Amino acid sequence: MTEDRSEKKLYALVRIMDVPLHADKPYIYYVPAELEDKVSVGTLVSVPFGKGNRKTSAVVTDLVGECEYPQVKPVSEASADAGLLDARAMELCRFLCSYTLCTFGEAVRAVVPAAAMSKLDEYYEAVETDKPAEKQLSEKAAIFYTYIKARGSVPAKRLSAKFGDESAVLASSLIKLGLLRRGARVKEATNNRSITYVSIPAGGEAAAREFENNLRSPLQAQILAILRVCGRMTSDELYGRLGKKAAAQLSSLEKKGLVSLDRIETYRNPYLAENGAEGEKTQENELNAEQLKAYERLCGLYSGGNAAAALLHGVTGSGKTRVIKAMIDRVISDGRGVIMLVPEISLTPQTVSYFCGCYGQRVAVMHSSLSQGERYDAWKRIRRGEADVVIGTRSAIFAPVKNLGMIVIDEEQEHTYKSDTDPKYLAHDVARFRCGKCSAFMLLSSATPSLGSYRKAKQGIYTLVELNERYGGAKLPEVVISDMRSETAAGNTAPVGSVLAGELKRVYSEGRQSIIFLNRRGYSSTVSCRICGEAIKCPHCSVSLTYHTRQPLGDGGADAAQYQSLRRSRGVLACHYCGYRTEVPAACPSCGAEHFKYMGCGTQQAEEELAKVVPGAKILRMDMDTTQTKNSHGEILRRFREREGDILLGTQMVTKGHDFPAVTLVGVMNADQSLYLDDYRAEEKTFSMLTQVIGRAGRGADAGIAVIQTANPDSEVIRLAAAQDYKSFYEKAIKLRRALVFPPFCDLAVITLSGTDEALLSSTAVRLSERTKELLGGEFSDVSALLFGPFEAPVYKIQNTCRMRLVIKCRLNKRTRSFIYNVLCEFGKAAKGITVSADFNPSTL
DNA sequence: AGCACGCCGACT
DNA sequence: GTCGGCGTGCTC
Repeated sequence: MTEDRSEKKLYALVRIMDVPLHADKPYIYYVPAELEDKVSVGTLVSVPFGKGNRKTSAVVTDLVGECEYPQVKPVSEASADAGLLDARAMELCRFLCSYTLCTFGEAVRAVVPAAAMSKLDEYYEAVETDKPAEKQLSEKAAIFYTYIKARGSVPAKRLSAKFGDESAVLASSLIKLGLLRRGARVKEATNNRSITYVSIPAGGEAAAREFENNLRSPLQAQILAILRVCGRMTSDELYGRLGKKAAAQLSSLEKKGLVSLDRIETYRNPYLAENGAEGEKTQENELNAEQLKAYERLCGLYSGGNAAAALLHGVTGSGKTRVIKAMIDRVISDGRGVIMLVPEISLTPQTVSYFCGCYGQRVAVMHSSLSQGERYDAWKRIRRGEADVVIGTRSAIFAPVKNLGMIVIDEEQEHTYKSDTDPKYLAHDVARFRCGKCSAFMLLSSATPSLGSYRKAKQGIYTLVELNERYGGAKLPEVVISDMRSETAAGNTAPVGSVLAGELKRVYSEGRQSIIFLNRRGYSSTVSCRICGEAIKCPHCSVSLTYHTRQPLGDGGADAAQYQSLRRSRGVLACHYCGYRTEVPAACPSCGAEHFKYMGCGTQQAEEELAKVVPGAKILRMDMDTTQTKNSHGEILRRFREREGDILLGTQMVTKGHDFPAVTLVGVMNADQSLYLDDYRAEEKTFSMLTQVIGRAGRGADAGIAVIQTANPDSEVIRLAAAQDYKSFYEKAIKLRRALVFPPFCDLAVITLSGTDEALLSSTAVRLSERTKELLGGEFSDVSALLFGPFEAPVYKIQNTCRMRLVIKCRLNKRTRSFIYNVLCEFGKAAKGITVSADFNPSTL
């Protein structure tokens, strides 16, 4: 053989980060000799892509020695962080792609923190030339060219800031003339440890409102609208809602003095700093007999050495957390790592600080409101093996834990474990996959398991382990169902009924605390015209606006005219979907009448009502409006724990695993509200919520009582929740699901089409439905599926984007996924201005 | 997202 | 007979 080894070329198979689904496949590039030692499997590279050789980020998935493709191009650059994705991460990405039908790039972004990904900096540079091409340039192009030539090379970002939208067009025409060259540098991942808070400066209200009304830049107006509803928030939260394009608008608003930005340096691990001191309460860890038995069974399963799964079903207050803690101790004593998922960090501060206290430096906390830098730090600590206990929300399921031994999913029925942005995964599925790969143990835990998980347990797919007693001798609370219809019949229309009022007074006089749950924020949920009955709706979304007060209404005005004017002057109408806010109109937009009816009691109104019922009691309200700033959740809970409040009133946030020994009364206002949601899981959700909130009462030495206000006292769901009888509820609910063929007896694949052009949207939806039928009759005739729709999504319009849906009832497997994949690809490229996406078993219908 | 190719209408 | 519109499809 005469062939020199050095002449043998190396080729990289890559996946491009930002391509639509139908173009997401492996592409091959050759690796130039000078990059050979930087490029390995898992490396982030930059490659020329498309006709214009636009530089794009890509991940190397394979290295090969041969290439059939004739026009192969070279890899441009490689990131210094070789092995950004190790073999396991790569495997996870592949799994996510095939399981959720997302692109490889979307999977990579879910698995790797943004800060770990080097970004591509695009720049333009002037080409050395003696051609007199410059002379033929238009005036604009000449200025543009001179600007670049004077500086040698200029980042594309600076050009678009300076020359606006035209810069891209100018640049490409200059490239054609051979005067410019486009390039890209890999900017190495930065470790940004600051977090930016955005707010409207004091006194800036009026200016902001003025500007917003001019609506010159809709995005800027939106930023201001959101800030006015939410107060202070981090820039990341803002980008989460509006997209990163808001960054430029934000700095422009800052220049105008309409918002203020505070950059605050953050700790490397804020949870250690804040909660480390609480470690002292973690001493007594003796398990009682029942807990010990549960622990031993779980241990037996875990130490089998094979992947296994169990469902820990324990009544509220039975000490599931202690059993989990014992299991974690066991797993880490083997030198293996643990991931524990919780529904929402801010709602479960006790759980988080408990585990931080137990394991100190070994814990990494991961959740969505960490700054990019904090998240990156946590990720690095885990990857290096410095942290082997990870506690976090959904996305922590991807934590690069070494030698993974167990994944715990606490409150496993919570809908927060299903992602609703691409990749639309369910944490349980990822957990199962990872446990399978590492022979690890999967532990689901709940007082009210999802029907699907409980069924698997009954079938023996998971091992069912039960805890039936409250520990420490605490009794389940007595539950009173208060019939609001008879209250109304007796002439009492107040939102707080006589039973609940009586108990509140009694508990207050005894110096005990109460928790009141009302799943609706704002003051009144709808404002409708007294004459034509029309409710006032958001102009950008198809939902009614909610009335919020800026200051208490007191008696609300004695006569009708006073009532109307007080409500107008003291409150605003807000959209809970897009943040739109407006004054209460003087007259009904559809009939011109001047009087409105304010209906539905929200937390703001409940706060006033409770103050009337229990004079002197201090009420702490916890809902989206009072918890927008960082740590406000924790702050409210701390104040309640330290007895600075007598009544804790709030939305779902008050139902989660808090443990307040002095609480002896729990009240639920409007328990049926969630029963009539347009969702097949409405009863399951109601049962779970009621059971959890009832469980908050009587956790100390004294017996507790729960009062459930309902207009539907005969509802079996409410009755079973009152009795904390999960098993009966399960039997009843599962029968219904079986009869109607709903999950877990089938899967639901929901295809959503969205766009601003309504006519195009509905015609595309019809075409997609026709095509689906055609495929089911032809190429995919072996797939058994039931097609429903297309119909409008329950909230049809959000921020002027309309959405239509098709629901396909089927059994998810390789074949059905491939069927949906075909549909998605076909319509991904066919319809301009319409986005098509699929969600398997979505958390909300 | 951007660029090329191709098919149709308006023009020399 | 040619130029140029945009609709459609591909990107190694």
